[in-house]
Amino acid sequence: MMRTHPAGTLRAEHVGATVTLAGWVARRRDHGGVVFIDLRDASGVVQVVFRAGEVAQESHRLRAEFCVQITGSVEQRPAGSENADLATGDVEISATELTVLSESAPLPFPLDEHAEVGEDVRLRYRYLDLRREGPASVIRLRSRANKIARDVLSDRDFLEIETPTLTRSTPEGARDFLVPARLRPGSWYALPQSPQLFKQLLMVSGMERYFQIARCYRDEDFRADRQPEFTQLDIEASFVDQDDVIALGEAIVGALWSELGGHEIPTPIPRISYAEAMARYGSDKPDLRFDIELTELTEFFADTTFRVFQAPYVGAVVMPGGASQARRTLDGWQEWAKQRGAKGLAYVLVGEDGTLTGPVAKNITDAEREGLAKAAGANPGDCIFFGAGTRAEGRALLGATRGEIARRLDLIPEGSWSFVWVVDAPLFEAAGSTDDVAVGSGTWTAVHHAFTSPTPEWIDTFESDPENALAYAYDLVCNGNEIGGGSIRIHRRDVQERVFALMGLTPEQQEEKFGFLLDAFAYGPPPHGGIAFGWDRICALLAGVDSIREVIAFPKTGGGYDPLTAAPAPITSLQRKEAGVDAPAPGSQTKPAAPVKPQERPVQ
RNA sequence: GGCCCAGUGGCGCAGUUGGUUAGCGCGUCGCCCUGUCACGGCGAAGGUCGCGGGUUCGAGUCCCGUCUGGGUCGCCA
Repeated sequence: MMRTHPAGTLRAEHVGATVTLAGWVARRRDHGGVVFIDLRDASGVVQVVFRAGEVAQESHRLRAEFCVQITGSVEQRPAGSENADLATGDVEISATELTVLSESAPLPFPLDEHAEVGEDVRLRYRYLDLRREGPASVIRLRSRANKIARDVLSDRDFLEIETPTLTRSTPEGARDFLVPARLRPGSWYALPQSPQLFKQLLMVSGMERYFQIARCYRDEDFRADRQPEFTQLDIEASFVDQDDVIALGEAIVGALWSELGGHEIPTPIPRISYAEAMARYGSDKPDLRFDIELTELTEFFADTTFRVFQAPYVGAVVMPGGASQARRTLDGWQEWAKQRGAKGLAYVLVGEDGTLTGPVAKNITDAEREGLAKAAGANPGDCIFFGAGTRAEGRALLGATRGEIARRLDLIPEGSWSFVWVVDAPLFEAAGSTDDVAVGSGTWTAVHHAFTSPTPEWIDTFESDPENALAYAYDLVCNGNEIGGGSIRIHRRDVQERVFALMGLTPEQQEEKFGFLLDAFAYGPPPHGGIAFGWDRICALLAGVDSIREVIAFPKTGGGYDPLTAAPAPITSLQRKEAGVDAPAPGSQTKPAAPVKPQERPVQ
């Protein structure tokens, strides 16, 4: 046995005991005649004191992060030298034996709670970074989050099932990571963007309730909250409707925030329709921690002479007290808007006497000036910002402005939480507006993914009005972050084929890409639906960190690069040849062996 | 792919209008210290300023290019 106690658990009640500890030298204070060591292991820190004899002599060579084993007696600290900041601060270990288990080279950066260290160095030596209390506690929190989710789900008879990571492409709109298949030169696996199709197949298989803490892969550019590989808490259940899945989601999120966030989420979590979220907040993931809303002024400016406002959509958002902003600050808003790709950010200042000033005020009619403050909901002293253009552009700009106003005015209370379900999203969007690499080549593409069911009222008619057809889908939004999203799925083969067809997939393409799913739907598929939570983001929110890199043990940096292992790395020409990277695609029949068709089922 | 910011000893930063030996804190190394807890004292080593090119009598400081990192838009649940 290498140790008798975890270092951080020693208390006054242990005084008199002889203990053996193992851990790292977190800090040493060498006074010549007496040497103090803060000994750290996973449980915490305890002070070790070396006072006399050979052990004391030996202790002088200890340095930061030496890995040591120490035997000694637990003693009450001398009166007046207790350390109230330390859980173990009433006691200390008087060392009688010291074994250096391994030495440490001088550190590349200080493992000091107080030290600011650049992220690139931390990640290059992530194994050292994680010896620090802060970064380590985040990883520990994530483990607890995993357990909480598993407990909630297994209490409800969900099965944890692993699905393949070497698979066919399961298109969700992102680029796939590809892996060459040595045994089938010219053929490639795709790493899953999500376990979507497999979990649906598990529903066909009668598992009824599935979950998985699933690694997913998407080959897209980076953000603070995006990594090329990331984790979803992926859930699917049979014989459920939207309310069932939402209730389950609330149980999970409620347990997480209650146990890890110190916050009881009021349930039911409010729901808002996608259309309402866009109209009132200019976002499909509105941050409801502050109550600024957009107002639409398209009607108000219907006959305007001001060119900029002769647009399909004109909206406004009010910045309380914003009229007193300096000209330079207002110019700063223009820059801010331009960086977001807008042409600018029109504004009007409402004077204390109600007079409107600012460049836009001169360009609108007397009548418009008269009614504007009221129409926009502005009071004297406020600043009205405008967004004009297409409905989508205008609202996107104003939605972002709304958030920026809240940040600048510090309207978001520290430690506050807002949760909301966004429901009734459109099923399709015009494909032309995006450069989608996803499914099909039609005019329409799925907003969520191709397996999302239309709402019951649209299921027979979505082709007649794709733009307005609603998806049987729900997104959970926390503080302006989408933390989960799901839907009731299509389980009828005919409906799935109609959706594929609307997205421009020919029957041949459907068969080639999704034949296995359509085949499965031939055998009594149950109605089913589910949800996936962005696990990295949820953990980051609970941990109070800005980047999901913090909640990942070994994250990648910008270009998909792992600063620790230096992956990705070149391969040898032999590896290249063996892997079949350059092999030509085999004949057109790349489809996996199809199951026997119903009508061909052999008679036994 | 676009835009913005950053890149100075191991770490974090400073470096004025371009001007003699590039500073500071922490760390490291050596010596000293029996009660500290982000111990303390004395001393020392360590950088040519991401890389390449240019302007200039002279560049960390200006210009161009490039690489890396961070943020953001595009893209992406």
